Amino acid sequence: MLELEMIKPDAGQSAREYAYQLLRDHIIRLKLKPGQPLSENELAAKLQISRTPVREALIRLSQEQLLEVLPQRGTYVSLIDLEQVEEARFVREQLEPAVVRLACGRFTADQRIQLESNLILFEKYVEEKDYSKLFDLDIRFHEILFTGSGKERTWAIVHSLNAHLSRIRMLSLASEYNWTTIIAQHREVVEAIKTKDADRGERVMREHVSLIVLDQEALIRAHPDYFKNSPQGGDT
Amino acid sequence: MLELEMIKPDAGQSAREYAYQLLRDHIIRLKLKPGQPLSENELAAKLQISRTPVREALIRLSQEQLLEVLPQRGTYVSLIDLEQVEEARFVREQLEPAVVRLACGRFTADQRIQLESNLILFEKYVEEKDYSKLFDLDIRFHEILFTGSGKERTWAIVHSLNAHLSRIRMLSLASEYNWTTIIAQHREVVEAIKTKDADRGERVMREHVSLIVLDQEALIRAHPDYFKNSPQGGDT
DNA sequence: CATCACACACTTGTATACTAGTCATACTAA
DNA sequence: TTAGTATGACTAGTATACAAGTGTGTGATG
Repeated sequence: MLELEMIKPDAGQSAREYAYQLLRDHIIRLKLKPGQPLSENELAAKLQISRTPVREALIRLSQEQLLEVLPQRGTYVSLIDLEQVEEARFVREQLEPAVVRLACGRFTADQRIQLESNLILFEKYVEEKDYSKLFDLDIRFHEILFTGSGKERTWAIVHSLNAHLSRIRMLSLASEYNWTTIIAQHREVVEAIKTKDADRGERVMREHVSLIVLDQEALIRAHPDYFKNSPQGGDT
Repeated sequence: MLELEMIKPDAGQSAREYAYQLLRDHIIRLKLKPGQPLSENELAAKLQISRTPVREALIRLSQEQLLEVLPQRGTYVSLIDLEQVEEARFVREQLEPAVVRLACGRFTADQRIQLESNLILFEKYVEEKDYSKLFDLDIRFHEILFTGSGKERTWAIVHSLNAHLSRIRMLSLASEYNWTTIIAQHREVVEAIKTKDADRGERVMREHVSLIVLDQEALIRAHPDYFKNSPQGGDT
């Protein structure tokens, strides 16, 4: 019943971390469906580790709102919560332009090169239509901006919030995504950083983040049982 | 050796939640010193619960960067990390003004009353010099702004970040705090919300957040062993 | 046929036993 | 004396056993 794409744990990685990474990835990529029940015992058996590390991974995921743990009843993959999605967008809308502003002031040549090589890869995978890689590169672009500006912990927050956005993005057909617009905006951000034009960088990033939200109505219609508070998709 | 102010667990509260709340409170209030080693066994004995819930609480606290867990070596209360403090301030600087802007647009009469009664209590405790209550009320004021604007999850982020700021505030003598300025700013924020003057609200809140940072140099000199990367305070 | 009660098969929460790694200390040997 | 090594007392990580609560299905009973 429960199907997991098994991946060998990295060497030196704890069982807890292994379970966490694997489950998070499955949830974000919708290999585990919103609302789907999970069992600590079943997971432990599938991953061939004991309940303890599985359980610790589940607790962490529930803190990140990717799971809902109901004591003595069960654990479920969280339904997609549009409130949560909106708040993630809101937070990014505030943080990302501010970070770009910082980056305009302090990015070194090395750091700019990191961004530019990201752009080059981006163009390559757009041609190859490798949407999975594009998702990763998109995330990586923003990560470079944060870490390069000395805001590693802030990035951790944004990264965690992204989990909820990711599921929506995953739902929409990847091809719907206007990668051309995204890459153009990324390029303009890099341009702004190069010329140390903080105002421009901030403005472009603000526009960029606003693109996160796509046609949610259509997605809900297509997958009503994946969403919280939607007519068909009960609260499980 | 290890001293904890025991508090009875709330009814219906899980052992894990009990341990988490108690330890978090102790860390924030500096009853557990930065750098101090903790032992899962010892904590379990003191709290009269088993290692499992203690351990799960410790994991959560380490995710919030309040603890550092070194496998097979030990668990330590995190040293105060000024980078972390600065990032907390940075994030609040972006989020809080934006939330006030929202509040100016959508706060109801009821919600304004909540803010005003907060102000009244504030004035009362300023007179009584009850600094502990003032800390709580200050936090509560900001919480009202976030939750009233429908940003509960964003508040959860800010609240978590506050843990690091709190330790610094706790270090400084409470009386040093310029509560008069704080209350004046709070009052002006409420005024802005009343008159729906979003620009003013945003501006005041920005000034307000910038006050978070106080004279860190003096604090480091007084407690070098509490800080990360300070000459005396080793990385333990 | 409907309804209530109870047993049972689950669930997660907690306790405990065991594993494996770290570090300091004391002892041995050069 | 000193360097090297074994030993033992810690640590956190993992496995497993048990407790306590939930929901469902079944069967007796009206």
